[in-house]
Amino acid sequence: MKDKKNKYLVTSALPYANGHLHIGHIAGAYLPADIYVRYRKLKNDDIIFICGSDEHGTAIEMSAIKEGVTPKEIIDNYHFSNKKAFEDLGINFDIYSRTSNPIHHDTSQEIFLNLFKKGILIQKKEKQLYSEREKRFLADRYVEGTCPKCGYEEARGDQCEKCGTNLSPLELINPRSKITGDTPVIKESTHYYFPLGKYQTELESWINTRQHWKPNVINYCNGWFKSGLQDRAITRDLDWGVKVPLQGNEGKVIYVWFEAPIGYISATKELFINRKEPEKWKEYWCNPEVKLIHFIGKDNIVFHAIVFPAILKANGDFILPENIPANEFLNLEGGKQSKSKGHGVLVKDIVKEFNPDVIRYTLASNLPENRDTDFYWKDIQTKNNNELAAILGNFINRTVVFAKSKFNNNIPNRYEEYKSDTDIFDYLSLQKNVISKHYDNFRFKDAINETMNCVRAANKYFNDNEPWKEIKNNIHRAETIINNCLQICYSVSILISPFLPFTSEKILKILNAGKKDFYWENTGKIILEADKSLGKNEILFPQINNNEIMQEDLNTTTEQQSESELIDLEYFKKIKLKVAKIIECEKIPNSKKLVKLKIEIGKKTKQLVAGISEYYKPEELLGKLIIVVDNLKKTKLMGIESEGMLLAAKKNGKLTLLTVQKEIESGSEIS
RNA sequence: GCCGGGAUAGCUCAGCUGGUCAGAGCGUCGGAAUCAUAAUCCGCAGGUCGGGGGUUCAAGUCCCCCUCCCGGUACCA
Repeated sequence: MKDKKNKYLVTSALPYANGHLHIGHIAGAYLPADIYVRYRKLKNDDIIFICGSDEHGTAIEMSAIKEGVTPKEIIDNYHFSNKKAFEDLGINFDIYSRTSNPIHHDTSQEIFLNLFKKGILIQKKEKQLYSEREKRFLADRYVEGTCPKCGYEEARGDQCEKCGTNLSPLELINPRSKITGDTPVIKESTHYYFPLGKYQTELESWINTRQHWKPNVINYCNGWFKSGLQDRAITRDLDWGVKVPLQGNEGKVIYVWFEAPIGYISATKELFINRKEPEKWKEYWCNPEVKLIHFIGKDNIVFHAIVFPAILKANGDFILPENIPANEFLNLEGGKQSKSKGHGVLVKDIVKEFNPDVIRYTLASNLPENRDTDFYWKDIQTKNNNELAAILGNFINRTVVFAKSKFNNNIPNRYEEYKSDTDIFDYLSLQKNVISKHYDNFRFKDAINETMNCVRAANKYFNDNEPWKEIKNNIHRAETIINNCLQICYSVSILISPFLPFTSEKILKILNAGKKDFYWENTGKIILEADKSLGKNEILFPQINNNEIMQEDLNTTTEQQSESELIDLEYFKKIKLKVAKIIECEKIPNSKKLVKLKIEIGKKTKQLVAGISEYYKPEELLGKLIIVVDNLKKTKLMGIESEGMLLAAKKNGKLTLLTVQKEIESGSEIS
């Protein structure tokens, strides 16, 4: 049993170090991976679990510029925060590295150079927008201008959000940098492309050998094949990233989507350097016996199933993924979680409130394995109280309390005459195999459900054998029953440890048992010696009451106010609020709720378009004193210019204008 | 717009290549028990499988149309 059997190399998607992790990420790529790895370790497989922060790219550089800090500060912040979040949740990587490490730069450059030397990369010249003032090329998303199709003035360089047209930044009329607002010039730039198209046939036949993959992954790939793979630029004009290792390419970096997955390799190298076996990484990455498994969310499928394998193939020497069990998304209270919209439950926050195992269980028992699933705060409470406490916690507790009060906190004897009473152990041994099969097939929800069935059976065993009665009639039998229950506790501790690692440890402590026999195969076996004393008992899952849950619920359903959303006074002062008097007012024809207002702000007048005609008739607005934002950018609504915005309170279909409590001249400032 | 994926018991979810597939967990209800965090165990619950049409001896399971969600749409990472 001590022999290492299979070799696995497991990776979880590298989190982008530009935001905090939320529970959707955890349910997608990290928790399943951690469960899988823990399970394999219990089976004594040779497995390493790799992850790290993805720290390059435009978005991070732009965040740095916006916040007036260096990219390094941004990535340090999120790298360490996310690393800790993983630790708090018990996601146990063998290494959590980062792509800013030198070893990653070296590895990426090496692979890039190798492809270059093999003559695989293609150079293409292209015209791009360049900001003279910032001395940089502008990424498409960071250019805005007037849409050539619909005339919308704030279209982005990649797409017009108004009419939905896909754009190239060169098509924009009056393009300007989104960061500084200055006008860019067109400049030529040479980029290296990876000829993904050339690998299509090869990739297709490879994926055809992967019919055991989840259908969602295969479907997704087929979609890409159908529309045909295109060459992909793998360099960018950017400062922040892995430098292109060729002369004459100053100011260019390797595109993050090229280098980030290579992070899996560099992190593995780093792991074995730390372990003082610097060459050993090859025993994984260059060994066809090893099963490489990428855990990711569905948004990452194309890169892990198509782009990265193509790169690995092109480079040679490396193994390709054996499986990519991509998950769908976990929604929050029915709505999508998103970093940018601030709608999401951050790991760093939730671990402060709840037992990490309760979080793990809640997420794991509802993983988005086949489709998007929903997370509700209430689930935390329900799963804790009705499943973890009631079934699991209760079984451990009733057993241990019984031993403590009736047998002086010792493990009672098993008596020869009752040793044939082994149905429950047979069942556990059988279940062990059933559960294994589920894990092997990446069906974690089923695995967990079957595991809980074991605990249910344990409770049933306790109930059916009524030790509380037997202790009065037949002490030997009562002792044997409790001994059995304690043995079952040990088995349970093994079975739950992939998804409830902290609880598993606690149970061992309560049993006063070591890890010498802590292997999957020992499930259903008699491990604990009689007469040994037990440890200190502990309530594993205290009840979670309504208040605790309602508080969290409130925090998310009302707008979340994380520290990053707080503004300082200076920022607020930028908004010029003034009192204005409505001097003209008419409804805009054909609009549902727009009115055109002429307002007086002190000595000047302005035209406003406001969406209030469902609530106010034009004539009742005349002469009213209202509050307006005076320094808002002009915009056009239904072709009519609006030079500001009025303030109104709105809730549940009711709307009321803000006004002043006493008469005051228009143009008065508000502070 | 185009491509793809969803819509199954009160809730959250399983249902592979069409024929015990109408399921699980939780909740509800009834019963048993009282060692245990009022925790357990047993039993029950009748959901036109989003709507409509079609193929078939037979369809949540295949085809078409409709409604409602959600992703992707290739240089945002």
